[in-house]
Amino acid sequence: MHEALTIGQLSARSGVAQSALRYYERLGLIRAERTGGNQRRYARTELRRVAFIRISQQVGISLDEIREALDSLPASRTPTPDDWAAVSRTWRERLDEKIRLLGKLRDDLDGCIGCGCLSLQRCHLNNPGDSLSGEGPGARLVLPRPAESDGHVTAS
Amino acid sequence: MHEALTIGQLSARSGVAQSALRYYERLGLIRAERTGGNQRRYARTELRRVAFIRISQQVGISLDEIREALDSLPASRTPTPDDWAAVSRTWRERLDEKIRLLGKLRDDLDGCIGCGCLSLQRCHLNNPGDSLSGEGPGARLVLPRPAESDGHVTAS
DNA sequence: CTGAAAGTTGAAGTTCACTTCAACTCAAGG
DNA sequence: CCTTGAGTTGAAGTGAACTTCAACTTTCAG
Repeated sequence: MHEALTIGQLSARSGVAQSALRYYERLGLIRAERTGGNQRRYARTELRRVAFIRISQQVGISLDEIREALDSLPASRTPTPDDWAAVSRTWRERLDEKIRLLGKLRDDLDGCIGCGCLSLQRCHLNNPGDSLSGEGPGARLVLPRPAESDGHVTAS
Repeated sequence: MHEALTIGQLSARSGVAQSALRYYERLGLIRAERTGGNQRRYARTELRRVAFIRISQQVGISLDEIREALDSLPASRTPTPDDWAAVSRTWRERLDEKIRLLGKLRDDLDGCIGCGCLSLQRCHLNNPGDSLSGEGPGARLVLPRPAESDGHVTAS
């Protein structure tokens, strides 16, 4: 009972529902050995993966992208701290970007509250990042591109 | 043609798909007059609403919550800048909170990259906000509760 | 007046991230 | 051995936020 965790234990220790863990497995985000009776037994290192998954979701990254990132971990050996650090660093950039964006949004919103606009015609909140400089007549607003799924993370 | 916008015009000027605008209307987020032939005609002020909606989504607020906020605008008269400012101010708080949270996440992630942990046992990234101080044995991790939809905003 | 472009509707489909369910099987204490 | 709790599966359901479709109807420039 030292190395392998049951799904119940992994769920309890990770705070992630069993159904979600099975779902992650189906998506190839985590792996599990099986007992003779076909029950899942998780290596302790899977805890780390689950942690990474949830943290990444908080940053607003989709499971699909998370899977890609996890795929970049060495498959053969157990990932070292350095391996994890490498993966996390790219997340860090996204986090920075996200924070920067929210900060801008806040400042813009402040400006709009100040000027009472939100008028779309002039407020740069409606034209974020100046990315729509010349897109035909009339102002475009708010969301230039499809958007990013911001995670579904109601971490209250 | 000075006051009323067709759905095509509102869509073009707001960058929001027509189907999305109709959807917003169904949810009670925006309103439209109708022509004799039953076509929608939007008052210019609706542009402001749409802007507010998209901005709010970026902050990670659900359409349902946005609707509630919009409901707090005066129904009878056209909302003044002050009305908008009042609504925006509560958003500003959420923004601040969100930025604070992401900042913490980043710092935690930095710490974890530094120490190579993500080990769930000791890293406080796994125990965000210290909210799980005493929840049985073993560490809990990452996400205390289900999650918020941070906007699925595929505005193409 | 006419034809094309723009608009209307309800119903159904889509994606993401899960959860729920039913019907079983396994594991382990008494 | 037996019961009970934990685990298994595939299929279907959920909710948010839209999009797509088909079958029409309006609007408006020429």
